[in-house]
Amino acid sequence: MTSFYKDYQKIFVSVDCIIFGFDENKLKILIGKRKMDPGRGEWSLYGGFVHNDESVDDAAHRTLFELTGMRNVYMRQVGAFGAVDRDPGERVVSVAYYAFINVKDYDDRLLKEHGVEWVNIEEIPSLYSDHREMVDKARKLMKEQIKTDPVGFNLLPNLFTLTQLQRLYEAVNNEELDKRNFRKRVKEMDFIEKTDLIDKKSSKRGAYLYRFNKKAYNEDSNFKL
Amino acid sequence: MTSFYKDYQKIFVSVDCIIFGFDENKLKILIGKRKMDPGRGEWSLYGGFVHNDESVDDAAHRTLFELTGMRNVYMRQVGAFGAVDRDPGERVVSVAYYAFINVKDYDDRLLKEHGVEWVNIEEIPSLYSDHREMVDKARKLMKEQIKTDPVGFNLLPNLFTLTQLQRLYEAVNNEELDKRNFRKRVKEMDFIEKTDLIDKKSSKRGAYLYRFNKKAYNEDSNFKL
DNA sequence: CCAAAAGTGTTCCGTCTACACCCATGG
DNA sequence: CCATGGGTGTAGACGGAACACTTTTGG
Repeated sequence: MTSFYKDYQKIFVSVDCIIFGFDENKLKILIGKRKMDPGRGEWSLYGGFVHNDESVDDAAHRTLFELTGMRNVYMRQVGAFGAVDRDPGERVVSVAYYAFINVKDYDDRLLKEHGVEWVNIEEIPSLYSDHREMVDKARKLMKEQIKTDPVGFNLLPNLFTLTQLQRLYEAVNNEELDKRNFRKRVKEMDFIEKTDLIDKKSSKRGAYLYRFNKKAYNEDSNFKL
Repeated sequence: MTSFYKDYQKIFVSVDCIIFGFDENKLKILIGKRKMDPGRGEWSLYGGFVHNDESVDDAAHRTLFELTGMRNVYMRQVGAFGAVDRDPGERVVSVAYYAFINVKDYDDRLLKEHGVEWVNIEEIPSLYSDHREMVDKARKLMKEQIKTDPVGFNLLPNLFTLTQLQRLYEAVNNEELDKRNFRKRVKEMDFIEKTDLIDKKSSKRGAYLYRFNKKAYNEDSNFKL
């Protein structure tokens, strides 16, 4: 191997995932107790090291796949975290990513197998290393992104009611929204399609189910919620 | 040294700087011809490797200091770039940062000494590796940031005219702005203070010089341009 | 029959946009 | 005296926010 940069030092590079989910009208993230030293037993994001033969983005997707068995999950980079002693073991630079998954696609068996839990975004215990910073930055970024980018649908089932969609936005913004104004905005976006299916789980009367039409969105990309 | 992570691979980590400047009513960045292999002679951002005893942020500031001799420059992380073969030499993960400097603080002697040049943001030649991607992402981010964060003043002298400020925003947004509307907005922000000094360089009549009062901003942080 | 969630329009207010003329001065 | 950039206010359009009642049905 040619080494152009032999005078410089190599560093461990890892990825950490802030995995967002939405359940019981609450925004949640998936965290677990760390199973390795240092920091064994502390609450932590799920992460892993970047291998030499994969991009950093790929490492994030692989890590998420190892945990959830899901591929093609929506992920976005939050940033690199590079304080010298951020990891008490050795020098590790970590790149944080957030992911959106539909909680229903992730069964309890997997949760137990990996020793991870959904915790309410407002009730996060103290976390290993700088993971809390990562979560805070991820939350801030996703809050901005979700306003103008139709990525929030990844947190919902394919078919959802307008009330579910509204509750999601309320959880993300941490404030109540006006139902009529919210629905007016939704109605203007033709790529949020009303089906003739009715959900009866959450009310006696039943509510129409909607779906997000990605193809239609690509032709008319103006999203605002 | 204890090695907790010995089963994993270390990787070179570097930083690359997108150094923004504003001169002759144009937004510019500072680039130079690469002086090392691989890629010798290609246009490139200014960068360097992260050392073991400094944070990634510190490495970015040190790199910028080496080039400009300036400390405490405003810098912000753009993100990590981690494709496997992004660097033709070896595996290198690079963290990009953008910086705002006042072109007047950077003299021609230094420019020549380091072989770097200011190039108009709209006329960037093809760049080494994935540097173009970094520039594009930096530009997008700064364009958003500058709307609601008073960081653009770092691109101007301490004392500036309203026309200068407007030209800066026009260059960043790549569109002309209405003078009266622009000045109305400025007038509402008390931390942009009118001095009784007059600049006569750019007009016969002369224009009042303004300054950004950071302390006043901290007490009343609503900025919008 | 009633509790509980679904569904539906209008008015008001504040913000953003468009727009044109006089002023001061150096050369 | 005139060319050049500096400086100023108003009216109309638009988008966001506030707001209350009827419908459906399972238990």
